[in-house]
Amino acid sequence: MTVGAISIGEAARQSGVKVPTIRFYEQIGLMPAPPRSEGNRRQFDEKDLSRLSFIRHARELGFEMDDIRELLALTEQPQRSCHEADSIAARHLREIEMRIAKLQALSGELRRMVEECGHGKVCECQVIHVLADHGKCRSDTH
Amino acid sequence: MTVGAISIGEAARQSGVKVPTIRFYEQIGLMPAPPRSEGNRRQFDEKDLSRLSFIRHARELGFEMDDIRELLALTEQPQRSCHEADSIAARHLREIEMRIAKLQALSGELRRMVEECGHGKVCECQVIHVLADHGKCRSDTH
DNA sequence: TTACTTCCTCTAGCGACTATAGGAGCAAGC
DNA sequence: GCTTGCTCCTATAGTCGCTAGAGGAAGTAA
Repeated sequence: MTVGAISIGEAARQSGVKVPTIRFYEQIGLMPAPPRSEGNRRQFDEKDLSRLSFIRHARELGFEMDDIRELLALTEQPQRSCHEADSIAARHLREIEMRIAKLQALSGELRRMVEECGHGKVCECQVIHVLADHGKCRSDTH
Repeated sequence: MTVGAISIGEAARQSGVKVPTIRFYEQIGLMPAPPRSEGNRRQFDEKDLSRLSFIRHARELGFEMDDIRELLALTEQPQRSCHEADSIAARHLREIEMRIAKLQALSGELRRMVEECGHGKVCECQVIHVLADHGKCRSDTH
């Protein structure tokens, strides 16, 4: 075996991206197809590990694949202005803040629903009634 | 045509659930298969409309299909204790609150990332650097 | 009759994986 | 050398909750 070549299992362990997911990323072109050993095994290097970690971290932060594709392309051109990376992140931040606002409205509605439930029979249940009738909701966010 | 029968288009308009989605719900057994007209068109009634609205509202509140299935089953047994409906809603509320907490940690990280970006070149960009290195994150939530 | 809309079924696609089947390669122990 | 057991390979199908499209039939208004 070539010295220093990293197997897919090892790459998975070090990057935190699962083995089938790494193959999937290769398939959709998010990862380059690595060279193969004589026995047809993928041989990754340190650069691949960095890329995988970058992808994993960005996914954990909720970036979508298209955003990640763009961000990865930017890392390959370190001399360019980071304006684009910045605006992708800023846009993503706005989206997340909107999702938070929406979820907070929902959780308020749910909490009210659960608290007002008298724990009696289904036919008197506030949870069921609110679900059946949007008019019983306080917020307009859904 | 039978008087009072509601077409799928009308049902969609009144319930806010799209036509293909209604058919999809029938297919997966979330909606009962309605009777058909001579020309093979679905004929819905008021009960179907309520059920569709219930589903739509629950989906908007972020309930999953399995939860909705259970909640719908409960509405059919109005004399039972609402304990189950209550616990489904309470569990869902906890899940949403966890999602909110997680998103807030992420938005904090993103905001820091964007604010610390010096708007220079990619090679100095904080956005790119943080993504490449999880160690630069402040929270452990991801 | 013609034109238009609504409806029908069936199939495939989305995103981002995950799971399964059926093999082949490889290292260690006997 | 042989067996055991692990990792790896490809290819396909499934997940969730829809959505889109093809290709055709039925209903409606002028």
